[in-house]
Amino acid sequence: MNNETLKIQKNELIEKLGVNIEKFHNIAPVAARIFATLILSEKKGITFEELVQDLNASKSTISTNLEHLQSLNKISYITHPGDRKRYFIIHPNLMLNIIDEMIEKWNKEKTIHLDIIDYKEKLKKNKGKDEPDCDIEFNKDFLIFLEEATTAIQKLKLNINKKNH
Amino acid sequence: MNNETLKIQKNELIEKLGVNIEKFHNIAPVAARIFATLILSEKKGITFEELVQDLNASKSTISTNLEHLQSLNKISYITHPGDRKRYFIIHPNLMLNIIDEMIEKWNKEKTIHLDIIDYKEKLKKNKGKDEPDCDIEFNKDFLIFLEEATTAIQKLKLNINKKNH
DNA sequence: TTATTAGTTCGGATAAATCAGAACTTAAAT
DNA sequence: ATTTAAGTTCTGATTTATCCGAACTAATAA
Repeated sequence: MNNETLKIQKNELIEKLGVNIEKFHNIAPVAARIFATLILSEKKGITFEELVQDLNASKSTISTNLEHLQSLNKISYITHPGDRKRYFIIHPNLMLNIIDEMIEKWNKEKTIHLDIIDYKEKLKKNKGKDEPDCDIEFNKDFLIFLEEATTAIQKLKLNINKKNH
Repeated sequence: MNNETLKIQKNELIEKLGVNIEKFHNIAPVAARIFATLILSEKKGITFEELVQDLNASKSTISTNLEHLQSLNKISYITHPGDRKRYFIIHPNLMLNIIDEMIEKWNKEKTIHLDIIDYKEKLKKNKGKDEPDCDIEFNKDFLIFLEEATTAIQKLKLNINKKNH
């Protein structure tokens, strides 16, 4: 197991991880490669310049995508006194952030389904019984699903918080 | 509360739901509108022709997107004897399918993180202790997160299955 | 004060996704 | 046998996403 073999294995992993991250986090290819590089990093933080060279991308692309990843709370950076460079790392709270994202997504979905149920109930009152059935049960079930999914993931969040403190 | 008001409210809801679904399920605008229309539907199934008219889209677009939504197990259709039309409905197992999708996604992510841990451990053995630290803990934590998230959602799936049988 | 480092911002080129139109198919009705 | 109904498939136009290059900025170093 020499260094060459390891380097090849690393590049294969970055590619594999990158493809997966594109879909998982729904981000652009270069953003996914940056994220994968940080996850696979052996060091505490990767610099802007290293990313430009490793990923064979332009400075502007790296800059834009680093900005994007930071705005999504996927990554952050640290600095060292007397060193102007930024050392990019995956966000220390990445797992919690992913969970929060999921909860937020589900909450939005919940409010919309409440609106739908409201609409369908109005419709039911307005129309006679001979009207084609308006399947309100699906929405109620979906709402319960979303609530249970949220509860389950909230529990997970609590456990993670417990471990960290 | 007359029919006009309800029609306006319905169109607003389809728009609101549609925007949300685009992001939630990561599908194209027209696909999301079809999905929203089926969810809001008062009837047991919407026909191809109704979708073409309601959504002001071409037959080819509706055809392609119906095909796509079916391949994703988001929708399905029913037929009535002596009636050539297909009546499209949201997939009866939509909730379970969404859960399965999440589990599959997380499982893929898990195998990759196992590969990463494997790679990092090889790296550790290969290099001396003076090398910059290789943060293997993150990957292990992430793996635990994914396993716990899967377990939580699996439990949810079991509950839904119980209710249905 | 000028050069260098470490980026950012803007405009546009290229690639990918989305949708429409027209021609086609297949089954049923006349 | 021909027409109609209910779609499908293929090609191409339009829109949107992604990325690059060049010019710029702000801080430090020489």
